Amino acid sequence: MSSPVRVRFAPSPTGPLHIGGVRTALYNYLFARKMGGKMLLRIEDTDQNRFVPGAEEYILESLRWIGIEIDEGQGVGGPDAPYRQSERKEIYQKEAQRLIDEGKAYYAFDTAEELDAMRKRLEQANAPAAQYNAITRMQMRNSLTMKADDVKARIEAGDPFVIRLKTPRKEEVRLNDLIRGWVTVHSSAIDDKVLLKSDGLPTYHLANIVDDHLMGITHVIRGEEWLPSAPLHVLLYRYLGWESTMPQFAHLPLLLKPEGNGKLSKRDADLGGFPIFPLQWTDPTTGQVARGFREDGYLPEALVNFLALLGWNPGTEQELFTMDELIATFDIAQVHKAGARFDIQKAQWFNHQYIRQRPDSELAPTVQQQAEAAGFACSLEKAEKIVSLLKGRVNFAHEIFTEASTIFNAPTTYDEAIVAAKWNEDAIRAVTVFRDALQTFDGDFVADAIKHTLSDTMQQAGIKQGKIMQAMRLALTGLGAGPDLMLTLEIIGKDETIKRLENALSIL
RNA sequence: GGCCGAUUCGUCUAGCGGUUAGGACAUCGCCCUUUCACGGCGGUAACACGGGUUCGAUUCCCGUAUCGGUCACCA
Repeated sequence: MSSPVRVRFAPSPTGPLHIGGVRTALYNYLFARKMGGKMLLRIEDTDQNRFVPGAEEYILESLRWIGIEIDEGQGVGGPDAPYRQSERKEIYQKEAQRLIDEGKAYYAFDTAEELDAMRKRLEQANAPAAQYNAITRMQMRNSLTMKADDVKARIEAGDPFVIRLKTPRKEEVRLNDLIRGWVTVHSSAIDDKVLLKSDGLPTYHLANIVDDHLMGITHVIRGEEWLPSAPLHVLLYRYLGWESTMPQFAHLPLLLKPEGNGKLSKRDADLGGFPIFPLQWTDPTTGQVARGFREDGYLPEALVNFLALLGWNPGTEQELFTMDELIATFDIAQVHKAGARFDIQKAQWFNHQYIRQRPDSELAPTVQQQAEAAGFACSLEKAEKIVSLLKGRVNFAHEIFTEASTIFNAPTTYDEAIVAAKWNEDAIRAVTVFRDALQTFDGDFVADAIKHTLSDTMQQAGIKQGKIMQAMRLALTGLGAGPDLMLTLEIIGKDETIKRLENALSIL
Protein backbone atom coordinates (compact mmCIF):
# COMPACT_ATOMS: atom_id res chain seq x y z
CA MET A 1 0.00 0.00 0.00
CA SER A 2 2.79 2.38 0.86
CA SER A 3 5.14 1.28 -1.87
CA PRO A 4 6.17 4.09 -4.24
CA VAL A 5 4.02 4.52 -7.30
CA ARG A 6 5.32 2.99 -10.49
CA VAL A 7 3.30 3.11 -13.69
CA ARG A 8 4.12 2.05 -17.18
CA PHE A 9 3.21 2.89 -20.72
CA ALA A 10 3.50 -0.28 -22.78
CA PRO A 11 2.83 0.27 -26.46
CA SER A 12 3.24 -2.20 -29.27
CA PRO A 13 5.58 -1.17 -32.04
CA THR A 14 3.07 -1.99 -34.76
CA GLY A 15 2.99 1.44 -36.34
CA PRO A 16 2.66 5.07 -35.33
CA LEU A 17 1.27 5.81 -31.90
CA HIS A 18 -2.46 6.54 -32.02
CA ILE A 19 -3.64 9.73 -30.33
CA GLY A 20 -5.57 7.61 -27.84
CA GLY A 21 -2.30 5.97 -26.90
CA VAL A 22 -0.79 9.38 -26.37
CA ARG A 23 -3.59 10.22 -23.96
CA THR A 24 -3.06 6.95 -22.10
CA ALA A 25 0.62 7.78 -21.79
CA LEU A 26 -0.25 11.28 -20.63
CA TYR A 27 -2.61 10.08 -17.90
CA ASN A 28 0.02 7.62 -16.72
CA TYR A 29 2.55 10.40 -16.63
CA LEU A 30 0.28 12.84 -14.80
CA PHE A 31 -0.54 10.19 -12.24
CA ALA A 32 3.08 9.21 -11.73
CA ARG A 33 4.24 12.79 -11.28
CA LYS A 34 1.30 13.66 -9.07
CA MET A 35 2.09 10.76 -6.78
CA GLY A 36 5.80 11.37 -6.85
CA GLY A 37 6.31 8.06 -8.59
CA LYS A 38 8.07 6.70 -11.63
CA MET A 39 7.01 6.33 -15.23
CA LEU A 40 8.29 3.34 -17.18
CA LEU A 41 8.26 2.63 -20.87
CA ARG A 42 8.05 -0.98 -21.98
CA ILE A 43 7.88 -2.15 -25.56
CA GLU A 44 5.42 -4.98 -26.10
CA ASP A 45 6.74 -6.55 -29.25
CA THR A 46 5.67 -10.15 -28.74
CA ASP A 47 3.89 -10.32 -32.06
CA GLN A 48 6.60 -10.80 -34.60
CA ASN A 49 4.15 -10.62 -37.48
CA ARG A 50 3.00 -7.15 -36.67
CA PHE A 51 6.38 -5.64 -35.90
CA VAL A 52 6.99 -2.47 -37.90
CA PRO A 53 10.51 -1.10 -38.22
CA GLY A 54 10.84 2.45 -36.98
CA ALA A 55 7.78 2.27 -34.78
CA GLU A 56 9.75 2.12 -31.55
CA GLU A 57 11.80 5.19 -32.44
CA TYR A 58 8.57 6.89 -33.39
CA ILE A 59 7.08 6.17 -29.97
CA LEU A 60 10.14 7.51 -28.21
CA GLU A 61 10.19 10.68 -30.26
CA SER A 62 6.47 11.23 -29.83
CA LEU A 63 6.71 11.05 -26.06
CA ARG A 64 9.67 13.39 -26.09
CA TRP A 65 7.80 15.89 -28.26
CA ILE A 66 4.69 15.82 -26.15
CA GLY A 67 6.73 16.38 -23.00
CA ILE A 68 6.37 13.04 -21.28
CA GLU A 69 9.57 12.14 -19.50
CA ILE A 70 10.36 8.47 -19.04
CA ASP A 71 12.14 7.59 -15.82
CA GLU A 72 12.96 4.00 -16.62
CA GLY A 73 12.59 1.79 -19.62
CA GLN A 74 13.27 1.55 -23.29
CA GLY A 75 15.44 4.41 -24.44
CA VAL A 76 16.66 5.36 -20.98
CA GLY A 77 17.53 2.06 -19.31
CA GLY A 78 16.98 1.06 -15.72
CA PRO A 79 17.28 -1.74 -13.17
CA ASP A 80 14.69 -3.98 -14.78
CA ALA A 81 16.20 -4.05 -18.26
CA PRO A 82 15.65 -5.30 -20.87
CA TYR A 83 12.43 -3.39 -21.47
CA ARG A 84 11.67 -4.94 -24.79
CA GLN A 85 9.55 -8.04 -24.31
CA SER A 86 11.09 -9.89 -27.23
CA GLU A 87 14.30 -9.85 -25.21
CA ARG A 88 12.67 -11.34 -22.12
CA LYS A 89 11.51 -14.59 -23.66
CA GLU A 90 13.11 -16.89 -21.09
CA ILE A 91 11.46 -15.07 -18.21
CA TYR A 92 7.99 -15.75 -19.55
CA GLN A 93 8.81 -19.32 -20.46
CA LYS A 94 9.96 -19.96 -16.94
CA GLU A 95 6.74 -18.64 -15.46
CA ALA A 96 4.63 -20.55 -17.97
CA GLN A 97 6.49 -23.71 -17.03
CA ARG A 98 5.86 -23.02 -13.38
CA LEU A 99 2.13 -22.78 -14.06
CA ILE A 100 2.27 -26.11 -15.85
CA ASP A 101 4.19 -27.72 -13.02
CA GLU A 102 1.64 -26.45 -10.55
CA GLY A 103 -1.23 -27.74 -12.64
CA LYS A 104 -2.55 -24.29 -13.48
CA ALA A 105 -1.79 -24.46 -17.17
CA TYR A 106 -1.38 -27.16 -19.79
CA TYR A 107 0.10 -27.90 -23.17
CA ALA A 108 -2.16 -27.86 -26.20
CA PHE A 109 -1.36 -29.23 -29.63
CA ASP A 110 -4.49 -28.36 -31.55
CA THR A 111 -3.96 -27.06 -35.03
CA ALA A 112 -5.66 -23.97 -36.34
CA GLU A 113 -7.99 -26.23 -38.35
CA GLU A 114 -8.96 -28.25 -35.30
CA LEU A 115 -9.70 -25.11 -33.35
CA ASP A 116 -11.80 -23.83 -36.20
CA ALA A 117 -13.74 -27.06 -36.39
CA MET A 118 -14.37 -26.98 -32.66
CA ARG A 119 -15.75 -23.45 -32.82
CA LYS A 120 -17.97 -24.30 -35.73
CA ARG A 121 -19.28 -27.35 -34.02
CA LEU A 122 -20.11 -25.40 -30.89
CA GLU A 123 -21.80 -22.67 -32.85
CA GLN A 124 -23.99 -25.17 -34.61
CA ALA A 125 -24.86 -26.80 -31.33
CA ASN A 126 -26.01 -23.35 -30.19
CA ALA A 127 -23.52 -23.21 -27.38
CA PRO A 128 -23.53 -19.88 -25.52
CA ALA A 129 -19.93 -19.22 -26.46
CA ALA A 130 -17.59 -21.11 -28.73
CA GLN A 131 -14.57 -21.19 -26.53
CA TYR A 132 -11.75 -23.36 -25.34
CA ASN A 133 -12.72 -23.74 -21.71
CA ALA A 134 -13.29 -26.00 -18.75
CA ILE A 135 -15.89 -27.95 -20.67
CA THR A 136 -14.46 -28.18 -24.15
CA ARG A 137 -10.84 -28.65 -23.23
CA MET A 138 -11.46 -32.31 -22.49
CA GLN A 139 -12.35 -32.91 -26.11
CA MET A 140 -9.23 -31.30 -27.48
CA ARG A 141 -5.69 -32.40 -28.09
CA ASN A 142 -3.79 -31.33 -25.00
CA SER A 143 -1.84 -32.56 -22.03
CA LEU A 144 -5.03 -33.03 -20.06
CA THR A 145 -6.46 -35.51 -22.52
CA MET A 146 -3.29 -37.15 -23.76
CA LYS A 147 -1.06 -39.66 -22.05
CA ALA A 148 1.94 -38.09 -20.34
CA ASP A 149 4.33 -40.09 -22.48
CA ASP A 150 2.69 -38.90 -25.69
CA VAL A 151 2.92 -35.32 -24.56
CA LYS A 152 6.55 -35.70 -23.70
CA ALA A 153 7.28 -37.41 -26.99
CA ARG A 154 5.63 -34.71 -29.05
CA ILE A 155 7.44 -31.94 -27.27
CA GLU A 156 10.73 -33.70 -27.64
CA ALA A 157 10.00 -34.28 -31.30
CA GLY A 158 9.67 -30.51 -31.66
CA ASP A 159 5.98 -30.50 -32.44
CA PRO A 160 4.47 -27.03 -32.11
CA PHE A 161 2.47 -26.44 -28.96
CA VAL A 162 1.01 -23.62 -26.93
CA ILE A 163 0.51 -23.29 -23.21
CA ARG A 164 -3.01 -22.51 -22.11
CA LEU A 165 -4.32 -21.30 -18.79
CA LYS A 166 -6.50 -23.80 -16.97
CA THR A 167 -9.29 -21.39 -16.21
CA PRO A 168 -11.52 -22.51 -13.35
CA ARG A 169 -15.04 -23.44 -14.27
CA LYS A 170 -17.01 -21.68 -11.60
CA GLU A 171 -15.52 -18.75 -9.87
CA GLU A 172 -16.37 -15.10 -9.39
CA VAL A 173 -13.48 -12.86 -10.28
CA ARG A 174 -13.62 -9.35 -8.86
CA LEU A 175 -11.48 -6.35 -9.32
CA ASN A 176 -11.70 -2.86 -7.92
CA ASP A 177 -11.09 -0.44 -10.74
CA LEU A 178 -9.91 3.01 -9.67
CA ILE A 179 -12.27 4.63 -12.14
CA ARG A 180 -15.16 2.19 -12.33
CA GLY A 181 -15.32 0.62 -8.92
CA TRP A 182 -15.97 -3.08 -8.45
CA VAL A 183 -16.23 -5.12 -11.62
CA THR A 184 -17.29 -8.74 -11.32
CA VAL A 185 -16.97 -11.40 -13.98
CA HIS A 186 -17.71 -15.07 -13.83
CA SER A 187 -14.80 -17.27 -14.78
CA SER A 188 -17.00 -19.19 -17.19
CA ALA A 189 -16.82 -16.13 -19.41
CA ILE A 190 -13.06 -16.38 -19.54
CA ASP A 191 -11.69 -19.09 -21.78
CA ASP A 192 -8.46 -21.03 -21.56
CA LYS A 193 -6.33 -18.25 -22.95
CA VAL A 194 -3.11 -19.02 -24.73
CA LEU A 195 -0.27 -17.84 -22.52
CA LEU A 196 2.69 -18.96 -24.54
CA LYS A 197 2.46 -19.13 -28.31
CA SER A 198 3.92 -21.83 -30.49
CA ASP A 199 6.79 -19.53 -31.46
CA GLY A 200 7.86 -19.52 -27.82
CA LEU A 201 6.83 -15.93 -27.23
CA PRO A 202 4.17 -15.04 -24.68
CA THR A 203 0.84 -13.46 -25.45
CA TYR A 204 0.01 -10.05 -24.04
CA HIS A 205 -1.68 -11.53 -21.02
CA LEU A 206 1.27 -13.48 -19.70
CA ALA A 207 3.98 -11.00 -20.66
CA ASN A 208 2.03 -8.14 -19.19
CA ILE A 209 1.46 -9.73 -15.81
CA VAL A 210 4.96 -11.08 -15.48
CA ASP A 211 6.56 -7.78 -16.40
CA ASP A 212 4.28 -5.63 -14.33
CA HIS A 213 5.08 -7.84 -11.36
CA LEU A 214 8.81 -7.94 -11.95
CA MET A 215 9.00 -4.24 -12.63
CA GLY A 216 7.11 -3.40 -9.47
CA ILE A 217 4.22 -1.71 -11.24
CA THR A 218 1.71 -0.44 -8.71
CA HIS A 219 -0.94 0.99 -11.03
CA VAL A 220 -2.03 -0.21 -14.43
CA ILE A 221 -3.64 2.66 -16.31
CA ARG A 222 -4.80 1.57 -19.73
CA GLY A 223 -7.62 1.83 -22.25
CA GLU A 224 -11.10 0.49 -21.67
CA GLU A 225 -10.63 -2.13 -24.37
CA TRP A 226 -8.70 -4.08 -21.71
CA LEU A 227 -11.51 -4.19 -19.21
CA PRO A 228 -12.95 -7.50 -20.47
CA SER A 229 -9.61 -9.25 -19.99
CA ALA A 230 -8.84 -7.64 -16.64
CA PRO A 231 -10.46 -10.51 -14.67
CA LEU A 232 -8.21 -12.91 -16.55
CA HIS A 233 -5.26 -10.86 -15.41
CA VAL A 234 -6.44 -11.02 -11.82
CA LEU A 235 -6.63 -14.78 -12.18
CA LEU A 236 -3.11 -14.88 -13.51
CA TYR A 237 -1.78 -12.85 -10.61
CA ARG A 238 -3.48 -15.30 -8.30
CA TYR A 239 -2.10 -18.37 -10.05
CA LEU A 240 1.38 -16.96 -10.18
CA GLY A 241 1.18 -16.27 -6.46
CA TRP A 242 1.43 -12.53 -6.78
CA GLU A 243 -2.04 -11.45 -5.85
CA SER A 244 -0.97 -9.68 -2.67
CA THR A 245 1.13 -7.25 -4.69
CA MET A 246 -1.20 -7.03 -7.65
CA PRO A 247 -1.31 -3.51 -9.10
CA GLN A 248 -4.45 -1.43 -9.01
CA PHE A 249 -6.29 -1.08 -12.29
CA ALA A 250 -7.71 2.00 -13.92
CA HIS A 251 -9.44 1.61 -17.26
CA LEU A 252 -9.66 4.81 -19.27
CA PRO A 253 -12.66 5.73 -21.42
CA LEU A 254 -12.18 5.49 -25.14
CA LEU A 255 -11.81 8.26 -27.68
CA LEU A 256 -14.80 8.19 -30.01
CA LYS A 257 -15.43 9.25 -33.60
CA PRO A 258 -16.32 12.95 -34.05
CA GLU A 259 -19.70 11.83 -35.35
CA GLY A 260 -21.44 8.53 -35.79
CA ASN A 261 -20.70 5.40 -33.81
CA GLY A 262 -17.53 3.70 -32.77
CA LYS A 263 -14.06 4.52 -31.61
CA LEU A 264 -11.85 7.03 -33.28
CA SER A 265 -10.00 5.63 -36.26
CA LYS A 266 -7.49 6.72 -38.84
CA ARG A 267 -10.30 6.83 -41.36
CA ASP A 268 -12.26 9.37 -39.30
CA ALA A 269 -9.20 11.56 -39.16
CA ASP A 270 -8.73 11.39 -42.91
CA LEU A 271 -12.40 12.14 -43.47
CA GLY A 272 -12.37 15.03 -41.03
CA GLY A 273 -9.11 16.39 -42.38
CA PHE A 274 -7.18 16.19 -39.14
CA PRO A 275 -4.27 14.15 -37.83
CA ILE A 276 -4.56 11.18 -35.53
CA PHE A 277 -0.87 10.61 -34.93
CA PRO A 278 1.35 12.90 -32.89
CA LEU A 279 4.08 12.98 -35.52
CA GLN A 280 4.09 12.51 -39.23
CA TRP A 281 4.59 8.89 -40.16
CA THR A 282 5.86 7.33 -43.34
CA ASP A 283 4.83 3.73 -43.76
CA PRO A 284 8.05 1.78 -44.38
CA THR A 285 6.43 -0.64 -46.81
CA THR A 286 3.94 1.45 -48.76
CA GLY A 287 5.73 4.77 -48.40
CA GLN A 288 2.41 6.36 -47.52
CA VAL A 289 2.66 9.45 -45.40
CA ALA A 290 0.22 10.05 -42.55
CA ARG A 291 0.01 13.57 -41.16
CA GLY A 292 1.01 14.40 -37.61
CA PHE A 293 -0.16 16.95 -35.09
CA ARG A 294 3.34 18.36 -34.92
CA GLU A 295 3.66 18.84 -38.64
CA ASP A 296 0.15 20.27 -38.84
CA GLY A 297 1.23 23.04 -36.53
CA TYR A 298 -0.12 21.95 -33.18
CA LEU A 299 1.94 23.02 -30.20
CA PRO A 300 2.68 20.15 -27.82
CA GLU A 301 1.34 22.09 -24.85
CA ALA A 302 -1.93 22.68 -26.72
CA LEU A 303 -2.29 19.02 -27.57
CA VAL A 304 -1.52 18.02 -23.99
CA ASN A 305 -4.08 20.47 -22.65
CA PHE A 306 -6.71 19.25 -25.10
CA LEU A 307 -6.05 15.56 -24.48
CA ALA A 308 -5.92 15.92 -20.71
CA LEU A 309 -9.42 17.36 -20.69
CA LEU A 310 -10.84 14.60 -22.89
CA GLY A 311 -12.09 12.33 -20.18
CA TRP A 312 -10.93 14.17 -17.14
CA ASN A 313 -11.77 17.46 -15.49
CA PRO A 314 -10.59 18.91 -12.19
CA GLY A 315 -14.04 20.25 -11.44
CA THR A 316 -13.03 23.89 -11.64
CA GLU A 317 -13.72 26.26 -14.50
CA GLN A 318 -10.12 26.53 -15.56
CA GLU A 319 -9.55 25.52 -19.18
CA LEU A 320 -5.91 26.34 -19.81
CA PHE A 321 -3.35 24.21 -17.98
CA THR A 322 0.39 23.88 -18.21
CA MET A 323 1.81 20.41 -17.71
CA ASP A 324 2.76 21.34 -14.14
CA GLU A 325 -0.75 22.55 -13.42
CA LEU A 326 -2.16 19.34 -14.83
CA ILE A 327 0.11 17.33 -12.59
CA ALA A 328 -0.88 19.37 -9.58
CA THR A 329 -4.61 18.96 -10.17
CA PHE A 330 -4.81 15.50 -11.73
CA ASP A 331 -6.87 12.93 -9.90
CA ILE A 332 -7.40 9.49 -11.38
CA ALA A 333 -10.67 9.08 -9.47
CA GLN A 334 -12.10 12.03 -11.37
CA VAL A 335 -11.60 10.43 -14.75
CA HIS A 336 -14.87 10.12 -16.61
CA LYS A 337 -16.33 6.70 -17.28
CA ALA A 338 -17.94 7.23 -20.67
CA GLY A 339 -16.12 7.61 -23.98
CA ALA A 340 -15.34 11.08 -25.27
CA ARG A 341 -15.93 12.27 -28.80
CA PHE A 342 -12.90 13.71 -30.46
CA ASP A 343 -13.63 17.29 -31.46
CA ILE A 344 -10.80 18.75 -33.48
CA GLN A 345 -12.32 22.24 -33.28
CA LYS A 346 -11.57 22.36 -29.61
CA ALA A 347 -8.02 21.26 -30.26
CA GLN A 348 -7.68 24.16 -32.67
CA TRP A 349 -9.02 26.54 -30.09
CA PHE A 350 -6.43 25.36 -27.59
CA ASN A 351 -3.75 25.87 -30.19
CA HIS A 352 -5.05 29.37 -30.83
CA GLN A 353 -4.73 30.12 -27.13
CA TYR A 354 -1.15 28.92 -26.97
CA ILE A 355 -0.12 30.66 -30.20
CA ARG A 356 -1.50 33.90 -28.79
CA GLN A 357 0.56 33.44 -25.63
CA ARG A 358 3.80 32.72 -27.43
CA PRO A 359 6.35 35.53 -27.49
CA ASP A 360 6.69 37.12 -30.95
CA SER A 361 10.37 36.33 -31.02
CA GLU A 362 9.65 32.60 -30.83
CA LEU A 363 7.20 32.62 -33.69
CA ALA A 364 9.23 34.94 -35.92
CA PRO A 365 11.74 32.37 -37.25
CA THR A 366 8.91 30.24 -38.64
CA VAL A 367 7.54 33.20 -40.55
CA GLN A 368 10.99 34.15 -41.75
CA GLN A 369 11.66 30.65 -43.04
CA GLN A 370 8.34 30.45 -44.81
CA ALA A 371 8.88 33.85 -46.41
CA GLU A 372 12.36 32.94 -47.59
CA ALA A 373 11.19 29.60 -48.88
CA ALA A 374 8.62 31.49 -50.91
CA GLY A 375 11.32 33.75 -52.29
CA PHE A 376 10.81 36.87 -50.17
CA ALA A 377 13.54 38.63 -48.25
CA CYS A 378 12.48 38.92 -44.64
CA SER A 379 14.56 40.07 -41.72
CA LEU A 380 13.90 38.61 -38.32
CA GLU A 381 12.87 42.06 -37.20
CA LYS A 382 10.27 42.28 -39.94
CA ALA A 383 9.06 38.76 -39.18
CA GLU A 384 8.59 39.74 -35.57
CA LYS A 385 6.46 42.73 -36.54
CA ILE A 386 4.36 40.51 -38.75
CA VAL A 387 3.89 38.06 -35.91
CA SER A 388 2.77 40.73 -33.51
CA LEU A 389 0.30 42.06 -36.08
CA LEU A 390 -1.20 38.70 -37.00
CA LYS A 391 -0.73 36.02 -34.38
CA GLY A 392 -3.99 36.82 -32.63
CA ARG A 393 -5.91 36.03 -35.80
CA VAL A 394 -4.68 32.50 -36.38
CA ASN A 395 -4.91 29.00 -34.96
CA PHE A 396 -1.54 27.87 -36.26
CA ALA A 397 1.87 29.49 -36.54
CA HIS A 398 2.14 28.71 -40.23
CA GLU A 399 -1.07 30.62 -40.91
CA ILE A 400 0.68 33.83 -39.95
CA PHE A 401 2.60 33.80 -43.19
CA THR A 402 -0.55 33.04 -45.15
CA GLU A 403 -2.29 35.94 -43.44
CA ALA A 404 0.67 38.12 -44.34
CA SER A 405 0.34 37.56 -48.06
CA THR A 406 -0.79 41.16 -48.64
CA ILE A 407 2.39 42.31 -46.95
CA PHE A 408 4.68 40.32 -49.20
CA ASN A 409 2.66 40.55 -52.38
CA ALA A 410 1.65 43.82 -53.94
CA PRO A 411 -1.89 43.49 -55.28
CA THR A 412 -2.22 42.37 -58.88
CA THR A 413 -5.98 42.19 -58.78
CA TYR A 414 -8.49 44.21 -56.81
CA ASP A 415 -11.64 42.95 -55.14
CA GLU A 416 -14.31 43.81 -57.71
CA ALA A 417 -17.14 44.32 -55.27
CA ILE A 418 -15.10 46.84 -53.30
CA VAL A 419 -13.97 48.55 -56.49
CA ALA A 420 -17.55 48.93 -57.62
CA ALA A 421 -18.72 50.21 -54.28
CA LYS A 422 -15.84 52.36 -53.07
CA TRP A 423 -13.55 53.40 -55.90
CA ASN A 424 -15.01 56.80 -56.69
CA GLU A 425 -13.86 60.40 -57.29
CA ASP A 426 -13.14 61.01 -53.64
CA ALA A 427 -11.20 57.78 -53.35
CA ILE A 428 -8.99 58.61 -56.31
CA ARG A 429 -8.37 62.09 -54.96
CA ALA A 430 -7.60 60.69 -51.51
CA VAL A 431 -5.11 58.17 -52.81
CA THR A 432 -3.47 60.83 -54.95
CA VAL A 433 -2.98 63.36 -52.17
CA PHE A 434 -1.90 60.67 -49.73
CA ARG A 435 0.75 59.51 -52.19
CA ASP A 436 1.92 63.09 -52.64
CA ALA A 437 2.14 63.58 -48.93
CA LEU A 438 4.17 60.41 -48.47
CA GLN A 439 6.63 61.47 -51.15
CA THR A 440 7.67 64.40 -49.02
CA PHE A 441 7.37 62.39 -45.78
CA ASP A 442 10.51 62.24 -43.73
CA GLY A 443 11.04 60.81 -40.29
CA ASP A 444 10.28 57.35 -38.98
CA PHE A 445 7.76 55.54 -41.12
CA VAL A 446 5.79 54.12 -38.24
CA ALA A 447 2.08 53.49 -37.82
CA ASP A 448 1.43 56.54 -35.66
CA ALA A 449 3.18 58.94 -37.99
CA ILE A 450 1.50 57.44 -41.04
CA LYS A 451 -1.85 57.78 -39.36
CA HIS A 452 -1.23 61.47 -38.66
CA THR A 453 -0.10 62.10 -42.18
CA LEU A 454 -3.21 60.46 -43.54
CA SER A 455 -5.64 62.33 -41.34
CA ASP A 456 -3.84 65.65 -41.94
CA THR A 457 -3.91 65.27 -45.69
CA MET A 458 -7.52 64.14 -45.72
CA GLN A 459 -8.46 67.16 -43.66
CA GLN A 460 -6.63 69.49 -46.03
CA ALA A 461 -8.29 67.89 -49.01
CA GLY A 462 -11.66 68.14 -47.33
CA ILE A 463 -12.31 64.43 -47.51
CA LYS A 464 -14.03 62.48 -44.78
CA GLN A 465 -11.62 59.75 -43.80
CA GLY A 466 -14.31 57.20 -43.03
CA LYS A 467 -15.57 57.38 -46.58
CA ILE A 468 -12.29 56.48 -48.21
CA MET A 469 -10.62 54.08 -45.78
CA GLN A 470 -11.79 50.99 -47.52
CA ALA A 471 -10.77 52.33 -50.89
CA MET A 472 -7.37 53.15 -49.41
CA ARG A 473 -7.07 49.57 -48.18
CA LEU A 474 -8.18 48.35 -51.59
CA ALA A 475 -5.50 50.38 -53.32
CA LEU A 476 -2.83 49.08 -50.96
CA THR A 477 -3.80 45.43 -50.56
CA GLY A 478 -6.37 44.69 -53.23
CA LEU A 479 -8.81 43.61 -50.55
CA GLY A 480 -11.63 45.12 -48.58
CA ALA A 481 -10.65 43.67 -45.24
CA GLY A 482 -7.56 42.82 -43.29
CA PRO A 483 -5.43 43.67 -40.27
CA ASP A 484 -4.70 47.19 -39.11
CA LEU A 485 -3.76 49.15 -42.21
CA MET A 486 -1.33 51.58 -40.61
CA LEU A 487 0.67 48.80 -39.01
CA THR A 488 0.62 46.95 -42.29
CA LEU A 489 2.08 50.00 -44.04
CA GLU A 490 4.76 50.32 -41.41
CA ILE A 491 5.90 46.81 -42.21
CA ILE A 492 5.65 47.31 -45.96
CA GLY A 493 7.71 50.49 -45.79
CA LYS A 494 7.36 53.89 -47.37
CA ASP A 495 8.68 53.15 -50.85
CA GLU A 496 6.51 50.10 -51.35
CA THR A 497 3.49 51.98 -50.02
CA ILE A 498 3.97 54.77 -52.54
CA LYS A 499 4.52 52.25 -55.31
CA ARG A 500 1.29 50.44 -54.48
CA LEU A 501 -0.67 53.69 -54.42
CA GLU A 502 0.66 54.63 -57.83
CA ASN A 503 -0.10 51.21 -59.19
CA ALA A 504 -3.66 51.42 -58.03
CA LEU A 505 -4.03 54.85 -59.57
CA SER A 506 -2.85 53.65 -62.95
CA ILE A 507 -4.68 50.32 -62.98
CA LEU A 508 -8.05 51.22 -61.50
C1' G B 1 -25.55 -13.12 -29.81
C1' G B 2 -22.87 -13.92 -24.66
C1' C B 3 -20.18 -11.05 -21.15
C1' C B 4 -18.61 -6.26 -19.32
C1' G B 5 -19.18 -1.05 -19.30
C1' A B 6 -21.48 3.69 -20.17
C1' U B 7 -25.70 7.43 -20.59
C1' U B 8 -26.19 15.96 -18.21
C1' C B 9 -26.71 21.40 -23.83
C1' G B 10 -24.66 19.55 -31.07
C1' U B 11 -19.45 18.47 -28.52
C1' C B 12 -15.98 18.28 -23.93
C1' U B 13 -17.71 18.51 -19.11
C1' A B 14 -19.23 20.57 -13.53
C1' G B 15 -22.69 18.44 -10.28
C1' C B 16 -21.61 13.58 -5.71
C1' G B 17 -30.48 14.29 -2.36
C1' G B 18 -32.90 20.43 -2.02
C1' U B 19 -28.95 24.61 -7.71
C1' U B 20 -32.52 30.04 -11.79
C1' A B 21 -28.51 22.59 -13.56
C1' G B 22 -22.45 26.01 -13.98
C1' G B 23 -18.16 26.49 -17.49
C1' A B 24 -15.65 25.66 -22.31
C1' C B 25 -15.89 24.60 -27.85
C1' A B 26 -19.30 25.33 -31.74
C1' U B 27 -23.49 28.51 -33.06
C1' C B 28 -26.34 33.25 -32.93
C1' G B 29 -26.62 38.56 -31.44
C1' C B 30 -24.42 43.09 -29.58
C1' C B 31 -20.02 46.03 -28.55
C1' C B 32 -15.00 47.14 -30.05
C1' U B 33 -12.45 47.72 -34.78
C1' U B 34 -13.52 54.14 -39.88
C1' U B 35 -12.71 47.02 -42.54
C1' C B 36 -12.09 41.75 -41.38
C1' A B 37 -10.29 38.82 -37.62
C1' C B 38 -8.98 38.74 -32.47
C1' G B 39 -11.11 40.31 -28.03
C1' G B 40 -15.27 41.74 -24.62
C1' C B 41 -20.50 41.12 -23.34
C1' G B 42 -24.93 38.44 -23.91
C1' G B 43 -28.47 34.65 -26.09
C1' U B 44 -30.27 29.67 -27.87
C1' A B 45 -29.33 24.86 -26.05
C1' A B 46 -29.03 19.21 -21.68
C1' C B 47 -30.27 15.58 -16.88
C1' A B 48 -32.47 8.74 -22.42
C1' C B 49 -37.19 6.35 -20.64
C1' G B 50 -40.13 3.69 -16.83
C1' G B 51 -40.55 2.08 -11.98
C1' G B 52 -39.10 2.34 -6.96
C1' U B 53 -36.44 4.57 -2.15
C1' U B 54 -37.21 9.48 0.00
C1' C B 55 -40.64 15.06 2.62
C1' G B 56 -37.71 15.79 -1.90
C1' A B 57 -34.38 12.90 -7.10
C1' U B 58 -29.96 14.91 -12.47
C1' U B 59 -27.81 12.72 -8.01
C1' C B 60 -29.36 6.22 -4.69
C1' C B 61 -31.63 1.14 -6.36
C1' C B 62 -34.06 -1.94 -10.26
C1' G B 63 -35.66 -2.54 -15.14
C1' U B 64 -36.01 -0.84 -20.46
C1' A B 65 -33.76 1.63 -24.49
C1' U B 66 -29.58 3.33 -26.82
C1' C B 67 -24.40 3.59 -27.39
C1' G B 68 -19.58 1.50 -26.59
C1' G B 69 -15.97 -2.35 -25.65
C1' U B 70 -14.81 -7.47 -25.91
C1' C B 71 -15.24 -12.52 -27.27
C1' A B 72 -7.46 -14.69 -31.81
C1' C B 73 -1.29 -18.62 -31.11
C1' C B 74 -3.13 -9.16 -31.91
C1' A B 75 -1.91 -6.08 -28.50
